[in-house]
Amino acid sequence: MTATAPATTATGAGPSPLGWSLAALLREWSAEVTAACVDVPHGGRGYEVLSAVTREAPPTQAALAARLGIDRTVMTYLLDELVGCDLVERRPDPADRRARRIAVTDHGRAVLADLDARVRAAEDRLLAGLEPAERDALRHLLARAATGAAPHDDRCAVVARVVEP
Amino acid sequence: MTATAPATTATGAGPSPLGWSLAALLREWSAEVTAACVDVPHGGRGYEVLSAVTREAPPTQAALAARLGIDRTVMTYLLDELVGCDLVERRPDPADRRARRIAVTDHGRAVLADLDARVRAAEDRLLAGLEPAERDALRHLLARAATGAAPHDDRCAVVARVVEP
DNA sequence: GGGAGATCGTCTGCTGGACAGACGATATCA
DNA sequence: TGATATCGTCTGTCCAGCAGACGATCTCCC
Repeated sequence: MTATAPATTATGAGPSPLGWSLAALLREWSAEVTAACVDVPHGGRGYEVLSAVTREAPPTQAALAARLGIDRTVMTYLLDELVGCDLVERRPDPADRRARRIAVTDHGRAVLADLDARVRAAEDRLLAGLEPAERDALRHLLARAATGAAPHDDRCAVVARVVEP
Repeated sequence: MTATAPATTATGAGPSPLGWSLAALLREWSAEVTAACVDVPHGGRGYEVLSAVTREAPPTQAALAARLGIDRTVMTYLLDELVGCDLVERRPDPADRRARRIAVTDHGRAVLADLDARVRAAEDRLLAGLEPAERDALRHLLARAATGAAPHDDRCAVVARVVEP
């Protein structure tokens, strides 16, 4: 019923299994969230797009894709479906007619609120082994670590500038 | 140069972006480790297999695959290559002639020690934004969270029993 | 103003990996 | 002994992801 963390002390020198922990936890997270988002196109990934669009308002579709680590060609048909379900919409960018600004619809906002609650519940289940204070600590440390990790892509900096005011 | 964590406070109710943090961090980890393991078959994944085999001695190939979240058919040719490079070897299990016990070779152990050092360095680079104490805290919390997360696969329990002396 | 080069979003193939299914060999249990 | 399950392997299929090209547009420099 319970997985065991790799025995890092067996050989002494082994790095505490950061990769394994991240992969295992993300795997579980993905399963939980996919189950919670069955009615959203592309499941958990669709939720993440919807969430990013709503909370960050990335300037371009490419910036959105870069932030989520999704290929831009994938983002195209992924958004196609979200648009088809009236969750987001593509608006022409008045400043750049090549670009499209992705905006949430009212319906999308409502759906996201519902999904947020479900995802939050799923995450609490996922972290059931930790005390509430530890969960918060983990979330914060993770966010900071991920934020500090070099993203290899300067377009993220654009997002940062837009989001931060 | 620096990514920004999604603005969770923008709408107030958004769950702190656990999924995004995990995905982003794992993405970076993967890139770093892949770069550090260019000379190992299948890169970072080969490293994880080698590491798991060495430190956990999973009873069967299937258990190893389950633990790492790899399909058993994939594990076959993945091990094929590791065997071909004399990093691990398949030994017939005396207790079950269907099964094969995967064991590190001396060469594999030496290679792993070298890789561990490189991976450790890569991880330190990855977590450069955190204080040393925070890094340890993150590692421990992650390991505990991943360990506590239900693995949906009872074969992991077998591993647990075998590993825990 | 006009041309060169870069960028945005889209579309088209291709390819590698993931997965289902079947198989022989073996273990387990009735 | 026979029925059923498991282990590792192999085969075939399928799909997500990636490279590349494209028209439209922006930006910069001449």
